[in-house]
Amino acid sequence: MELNDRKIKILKAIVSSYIHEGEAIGSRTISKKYDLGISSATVRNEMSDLEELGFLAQPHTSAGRVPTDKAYRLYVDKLIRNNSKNKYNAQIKKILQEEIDEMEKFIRNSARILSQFTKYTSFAMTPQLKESKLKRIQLVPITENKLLMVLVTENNLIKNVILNIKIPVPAEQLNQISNLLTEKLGGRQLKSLDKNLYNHILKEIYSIRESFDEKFDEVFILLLNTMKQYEKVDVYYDGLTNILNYPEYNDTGKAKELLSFMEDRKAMASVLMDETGEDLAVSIGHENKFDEIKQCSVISATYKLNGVTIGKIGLIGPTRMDYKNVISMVKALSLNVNRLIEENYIDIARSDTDE
Amino acid sequence: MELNDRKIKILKAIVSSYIHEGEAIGSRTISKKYDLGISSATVRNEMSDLEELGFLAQPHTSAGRVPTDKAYRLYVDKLIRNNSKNKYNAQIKKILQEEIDEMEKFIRNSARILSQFTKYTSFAMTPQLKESKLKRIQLVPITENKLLMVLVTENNLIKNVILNIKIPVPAEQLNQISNLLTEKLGGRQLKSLDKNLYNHILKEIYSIRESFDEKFDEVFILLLNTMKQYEKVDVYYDGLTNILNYPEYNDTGKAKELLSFMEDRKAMASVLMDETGEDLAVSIGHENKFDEIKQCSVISATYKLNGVTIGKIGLIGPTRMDYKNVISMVKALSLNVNRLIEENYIDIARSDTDE
DNA sequence: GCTTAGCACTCATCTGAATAGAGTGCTAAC
DNA sequence: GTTAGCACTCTATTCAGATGAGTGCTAAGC
Repeated sequence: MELNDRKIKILKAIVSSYIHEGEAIGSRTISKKYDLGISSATVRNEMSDLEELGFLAQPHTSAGRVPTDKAYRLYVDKLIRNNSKNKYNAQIKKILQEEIDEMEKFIRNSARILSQFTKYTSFAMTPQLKESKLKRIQLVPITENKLLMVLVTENNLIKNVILNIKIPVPAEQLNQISNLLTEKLGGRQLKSLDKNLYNHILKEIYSIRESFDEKFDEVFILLLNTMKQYEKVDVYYDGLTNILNYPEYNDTGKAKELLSFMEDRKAMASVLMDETGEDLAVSIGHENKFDEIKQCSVISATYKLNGVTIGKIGLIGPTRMDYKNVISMVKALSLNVNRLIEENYIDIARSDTDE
Repeated sequence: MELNDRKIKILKAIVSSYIHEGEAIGSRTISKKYDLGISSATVRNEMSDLEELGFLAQPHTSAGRVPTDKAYRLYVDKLIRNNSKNKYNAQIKKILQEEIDEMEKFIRNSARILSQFTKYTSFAMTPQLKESKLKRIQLVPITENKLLMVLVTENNLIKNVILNIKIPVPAEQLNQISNLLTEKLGGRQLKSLDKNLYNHILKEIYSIRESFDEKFDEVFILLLNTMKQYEKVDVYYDGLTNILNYPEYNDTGKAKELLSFMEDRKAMASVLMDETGEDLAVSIGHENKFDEIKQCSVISATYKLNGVTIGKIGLIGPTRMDYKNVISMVKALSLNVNRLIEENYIDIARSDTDE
């Protein structure tokens, strides 16, 4: 059996109707409301075929039909090709610019926009250091035995790491060490700090030993080890309660299942990390990895710096989702986010560091 | 009418039963299950009195009785006086010590413990700078026009603030400014930075102008202004979905109302800030400020440093809450949290700063 | 005077049957 | 290939009646 033009038209009508009404749809409604010029009986025959092909399902015999994940997939694939202009573009841009100084806040602000405009739950995976180049390392004394290491990357990500040290280091020396580490590691990616580079840097430090006390060796090793291992993936949400507005989650049990899943940020991070490298990814229902979200769709877009993906941002909601609106929204947002990152976070000159 | 001993016994039985069963309770049940040696008819008469006194309410004529907020208040006031030992004390201490390095993480970890042990939703108000004394100010270059100001307080709180500056400042000068600010502001509370101190410091900076370029005046003013204004209150939650386990929130509408309220961290912060200075506060139902939580109880404990309250941690749940268990848990936790703060965050010597 | 047995009364909840209505599948005619 | 017609299926709604938990009141008992 072939998926001819008429079948596609009918399927599209069913998907569109179900997305907006939330109720199984019958042949008569299709024939009356959508101007296809065929009777309900004909629609009935076609629907029967579409069910056989796996695009439709019946909750029970007298309940009309409901699209399957396969139908949504077809619908979405046709949508993604469209490059419709989003009417909220100017508004998005304006709100984004209100919080541009620090990238993590900027990304969280983007997530807030997404949930507010779409009425679904939005998420953002925080910017990842691994791919970014270091620009500045600054050590700040906290107590005799505690150090704060502030890492600033070329894309202006800032990370704080607390370190416990056995031997106190005077503040003056900490500045020297900060400068030295900045000099040696500046312009390098954190992930490039492999065994070779690690040994190389240690050797260099030892070779200019005159300026450092020998007892600081421990500190250097600790700093380098920490940097090598340090990488924390985190996921933020906004509009968590939005899902409670959809009839799919009128049942508290279902709502709890999804909300609990999201509260476990590690699981969600793993979902996002698993995805292919596509700039816009749509994962529908059973296509998702975890059972808890096999009745959800996840729309996610990447954000990049210098062509390298450093995080993701997107939406999660029931498979019966307003894909058209949502995809256009995510596209518009990610376009703006990426543009603003390029404009604000590329390090034009490194003249302000003191190597 | 007087609240005699027998009335109190009956009331306690009703509250306790309702807390654990979640259903309105009748005179016969009280007379049978609780060994009071009186018939259901007598209980009935007493219950009628208790209703008149405002301690009990009837959902409808044939439904038994339910405690009012006033009854919970009486029940809780008697409980708070008890100083029962908590059986999880050792376990709490162990888990707390796993994340002791940085105070904000430490506090979030405490909140996690609370929600996991009690099965209610826990919250934590992050440590407040205002009352804390500054120990160290470190400026870190980010771009030509952006500075990172890292504030470290004597209780080892760390805050990052991004500043936009018009004139680039070389890294070497930033270190000098950092040291100068640390010297001038170290040991002072952020809130003490009033107009007098502000002018005094500016004057001192001008008087040693020889070491700074005149063009940095703008930077000093910006730094001082930012510090003066900078204070961000934030509230974290853990176990948000726990409330969905209680029949009170089987209705999605109610669940959404509460969850949405909590998602608005500012409102929750204002609830916690309003409280009296008690170390353990219990706010029951209508005693709460906002309508959205007038069917909830909020149990909160302070955590302090050097006798000064720097934040709060606690639980929120339906007024039908297991107060006995919960209060003992919050007490045990806050005891441990405060002890660990004293042990780990008091700055024994300030020898590591370089004034 | 307090306590208690007894009883009528109230009211939410549960049960089952009847009904309505939405939608399908099949057949026969066009 | 399309469509009108109709029997059939299944869910959702409604309503009456039964159930039972619990109260309030009264009168008798200690």
